[in-house]
Amino acid sequence: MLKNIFDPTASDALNFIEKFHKSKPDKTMLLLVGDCMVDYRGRARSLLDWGERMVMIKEDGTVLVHQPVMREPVNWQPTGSKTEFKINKDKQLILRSRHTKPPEKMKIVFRDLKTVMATSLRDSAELVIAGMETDVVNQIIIDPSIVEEGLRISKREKHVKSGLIDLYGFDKDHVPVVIEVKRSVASISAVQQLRMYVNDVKKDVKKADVRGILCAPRVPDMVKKLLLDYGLEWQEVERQVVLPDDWQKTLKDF
Amino acid sequence: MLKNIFDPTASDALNFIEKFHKSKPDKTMLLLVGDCMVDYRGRARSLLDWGERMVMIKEDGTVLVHQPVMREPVNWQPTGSKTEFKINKDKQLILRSRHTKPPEKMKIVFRDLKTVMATSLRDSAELVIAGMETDVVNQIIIDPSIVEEGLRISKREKHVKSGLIDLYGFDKDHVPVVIEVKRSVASISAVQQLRMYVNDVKKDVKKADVRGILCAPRVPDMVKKLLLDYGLEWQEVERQVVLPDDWQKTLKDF
DNA sequence: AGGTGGATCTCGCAC
DNA sequence: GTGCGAGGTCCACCT
Repeated sequence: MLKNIFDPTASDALNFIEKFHKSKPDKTMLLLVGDCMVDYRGRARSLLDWGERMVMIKEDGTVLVHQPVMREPVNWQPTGSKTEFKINKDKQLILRSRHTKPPEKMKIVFRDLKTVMATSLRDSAELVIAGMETDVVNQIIIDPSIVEEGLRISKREKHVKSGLIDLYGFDKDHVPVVIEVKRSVASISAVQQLRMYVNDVKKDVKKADVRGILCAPRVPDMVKKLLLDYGLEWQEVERQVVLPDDWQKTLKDF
Repeated sequence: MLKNIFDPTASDALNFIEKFHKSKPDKTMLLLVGDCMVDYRGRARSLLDWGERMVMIKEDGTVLVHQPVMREPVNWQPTGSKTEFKINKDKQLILRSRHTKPPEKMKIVFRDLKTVMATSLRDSAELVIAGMETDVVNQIIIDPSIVEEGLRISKREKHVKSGLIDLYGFDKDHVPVVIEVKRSVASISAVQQLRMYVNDVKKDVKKADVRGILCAPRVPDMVKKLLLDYGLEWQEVERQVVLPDDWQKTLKDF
């Protein structure tokens, strides 16, 4: 199902919406293209002056206001919002969307509409994605030499006072090694984390000689400096993505 | 300008796109609604099986694939991507989008199209927003007494070894004060951050007496306990939103 | 239900 | 250009 109306008056648009959207808003995506103004109050407050945008109302109550550029909607309402339409005294179409917890409301005034479209979309597919931190951890377990020659991993997710150590083991000289794995860019907080884990282990094993290695696809210079300050180490690791076998056929003709 | 075509064949759609979009993709937003499959390779990899979605191509090259629910696009291409259309041997419309730095490509195969729409949007307005962390920081600079009577702020964004201190100053007894501001709920990591900053300052000024105050709209009990453990303090601060005067008129009839 | 952390985060700003 | 932090982050997972 797909219906639409072009250059409607406010009342034409309202009729259209009541006919094709209001009875089953949870089964119909509504699209409005036109010149509008957006007013939002909730976790923050914002005002967006007149301009032509695309407004999308999804089946779960999500409202998105898209400008002609940028990936992010300039305004939006979260999943579960309730949206109503009215006509104001200036005969303009008004969209009001309300959300509870957190309380948020958005008002859109349209002073011109290019089109309104209603459609029902059937989509049960879920996104399959690959390339997570656990993969890197597994990779290191399978082949510890990608971190360091002679490294032996003895424990995964070792509990210590300050938290959970990703990988724990010993280097070629039997010195304990704490490894913290980050999926993307290593941050300063990762250093603090690693530092605490190393201190915890030092207390546990009653040895001053415990190494800490931060493994991430990228370690910024500032973080490297901080690691050096604390006598810690790092190893930049490639994030290699493994896909299920049955993807190969589909992907190869990409 | 707004053009569209309903239930087009792949070649109809391609003709339409070449006529209304290809000549000036940077001035035309293109919308495709139909049954498609999405294949993405770049920073990650993903495959999205057949389903009905709305595909939006913005004037800056952004591509968004929206399912019937959720705020986030299930797939997308960043600003600056180049998109091309073709027809494959099975007479299906193919969308290919490429991006460089980071290298990312997305392929969409349509096996059915409900509609294709092309429109040019004129929008020069920018969002005016209020209620950010910087506002709280400014608020404290303007009136430090909202944190504590007699407090004097001397520096904003003071660099120390572990990072960037939001606010630095001295209390009525000339004791150095480190202030970390959070715009919403204070977390454990905020405590660690503050703790590091206070330690850094202690070393810098060679004094053991340095105070640390965590300022946030809400400080959970667990975080308070942790702060007490470390001899740190907190101050719950109201996030007050200040709007430009000329907003008042617009907002009051919201 | 609330907290915690990751993200193809996105986006802006300072260096 | 790159790094860094904020976001009405969003969203899934966990307690």
